[in-house]
Amino acid sequence: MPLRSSQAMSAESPDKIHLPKTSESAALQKIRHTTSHVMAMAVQKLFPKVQVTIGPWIENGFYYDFDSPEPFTEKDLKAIKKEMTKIIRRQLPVTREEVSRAEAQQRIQQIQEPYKLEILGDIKQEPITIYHLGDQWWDLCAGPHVANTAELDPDAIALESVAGAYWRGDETKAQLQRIYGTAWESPEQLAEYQRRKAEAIRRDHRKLGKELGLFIFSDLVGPGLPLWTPKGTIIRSTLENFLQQQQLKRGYQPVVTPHIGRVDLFKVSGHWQKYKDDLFPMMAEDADAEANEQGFVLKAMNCPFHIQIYKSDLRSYRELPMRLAEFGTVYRYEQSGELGGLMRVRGFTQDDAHLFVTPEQLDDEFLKVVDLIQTVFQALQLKSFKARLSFRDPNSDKYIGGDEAWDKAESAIRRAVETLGMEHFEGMGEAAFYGPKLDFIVQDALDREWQLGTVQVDYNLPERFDLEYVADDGTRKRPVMIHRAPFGSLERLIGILIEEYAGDFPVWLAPVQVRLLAVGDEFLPFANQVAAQLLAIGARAEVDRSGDRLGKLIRNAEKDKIPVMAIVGAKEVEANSLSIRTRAAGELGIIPVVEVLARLKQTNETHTDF
RNA sequence: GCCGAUGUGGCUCAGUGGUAGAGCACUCGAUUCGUAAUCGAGCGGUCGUGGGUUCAAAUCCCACCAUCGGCUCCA
Repeated sequence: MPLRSSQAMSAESPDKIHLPKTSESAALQKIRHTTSHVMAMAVQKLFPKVQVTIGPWIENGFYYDFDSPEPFTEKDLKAIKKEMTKIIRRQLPVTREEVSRAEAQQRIQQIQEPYKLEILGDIKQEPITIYHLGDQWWDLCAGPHVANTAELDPDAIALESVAGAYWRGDETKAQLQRIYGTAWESPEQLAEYQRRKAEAIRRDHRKLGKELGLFIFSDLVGPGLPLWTPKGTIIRSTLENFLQQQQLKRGYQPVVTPHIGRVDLFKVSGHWQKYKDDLFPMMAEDADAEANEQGFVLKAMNCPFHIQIYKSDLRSYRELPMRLAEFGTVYRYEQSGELGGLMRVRGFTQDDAHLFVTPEQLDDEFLKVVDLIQTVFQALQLKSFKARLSFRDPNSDKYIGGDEAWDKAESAIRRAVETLGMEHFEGMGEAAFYGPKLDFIVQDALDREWQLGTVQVDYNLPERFDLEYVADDGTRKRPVMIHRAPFGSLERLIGILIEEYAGDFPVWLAPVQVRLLAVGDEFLPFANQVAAQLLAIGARAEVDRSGDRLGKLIRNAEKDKIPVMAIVGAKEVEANSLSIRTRAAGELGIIPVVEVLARLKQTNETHTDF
């Protein structure tokens, strides 16, 4: 049997079918809204003891939260889907009814649905709208809905998963059973959605990271603690070197600080009071120390350490801005259920820096940081990010510092995005406890959002640590701090990049840039010699010594996503040249070794294509 | 942390109460080969860990660990 053609292996069917998000399509909003009601009706038919709560549409489908004495299983989903199909086939009219609050209350009491009563309490306006499916099931709902269940296509609906979810998103409240589903206008759309989902799973950094040998996890080391293999480490250090260069150009000064520090340090910063439970447990020398909270903890952030360096001398306004930068590895005891691949880990390295500036320098310095982040994102070809202004929730007491400091910090961030004309949205309650942030958010392959870069304006830690500088008039003044991390964490960034590139790293970041493939073993000495030349100019090259036939060597190099393959045989040896085949462009023909060396050097220096 | 699912050689997976399987990888042998898999043989698993039920457990039960999907959290 012939193997699948290369075309079949690399073919991507063009995205002919447009799949709108729910928020972009009024039709889908109705379909998904009604489908969630149909699902709730089906669930209550099959499980009469189940109580319904809420069931909104979401961007790719819908869900409904149920209070059920028994958790649902995959098997239940099949039965529920079957029942939904029956309901749809009955062609039930979906009718809207407006009732008074008292009437709604009475009807809810009739069917004994306490959650609905709570929901009713939250609805401010009157009349209350109710949507009926036929005459057997209804729910409080703002709508809109399709007019008849016949408008739904059972073959365009799929129930996807079951999950626990807290009532009102509050972990102190009851845990409900959530069923996620998706619904489309046509079976073709559903099929396309499922195809894309399968495609997304193929890009998952956990899968690709394993296949490409970039990082591992070990049960013996512990959950959320990635170990970087030689290949993954090349990516990491290439990214670090790239950023380090950018930062040196911009006047940053590298520093190095310890991985642990006294609890007292974090008491001054306020982190201990705030995040005690999210740190790895304190190391105390004896029971006495333990009882008095005297001990050391693994650092979960670098700022207090950098602050100590700032404070180690009396600073003049002439020294500011002072930009202390460190690839600082921090440890956070994240909840076990939160861990996932490289996106959320317990030990990670921040590309951290703390800028100590005069109040007058703040705006300018903030803009410079944003410029750096944009430069970095551009070099990495990260195009689809969102900028979030993360401000404090005025109704929460989880922040330190006075209103004046917060207002000043928030307005500094506002001024910056306005100056830049940057598209952004506001995230209420997303601020750090010491100050507001400008965050850069990206999506992973499975549409989950993650924060990468961040810039934070902080008037509070300078206060808590009593930071000063001598101003030009000889008086002592308080500096402002900017906390910033363009990558956020190396781990998360690399996770995102793996998915963004689907494992096809640009040549300057690829762990192996060139693999030399010998047509026969007798050409291996030449391949070795060329590899040595490549290594000498800082390119990353290796020789495939497996002795397999060329077809197999190419296949393996493709599977390993090696960007440049250099084939050597008699012709090449004779002309001191290489047959170049790239993953991106296929066969490029025979190129002299000196030219290949020059091109790779260029690629590594300028981060452009080979 | 909570709800649910999953855990079989390095990798991907089959095996539902009766002595552990396949492909790839790896090793060895043959082949000396020009742009996506040469042929053959061999090595390799106390079936996540620990208990229990049973004449007998990868398979059933319990606990723990890890992973996955959500929820909550995220300096």
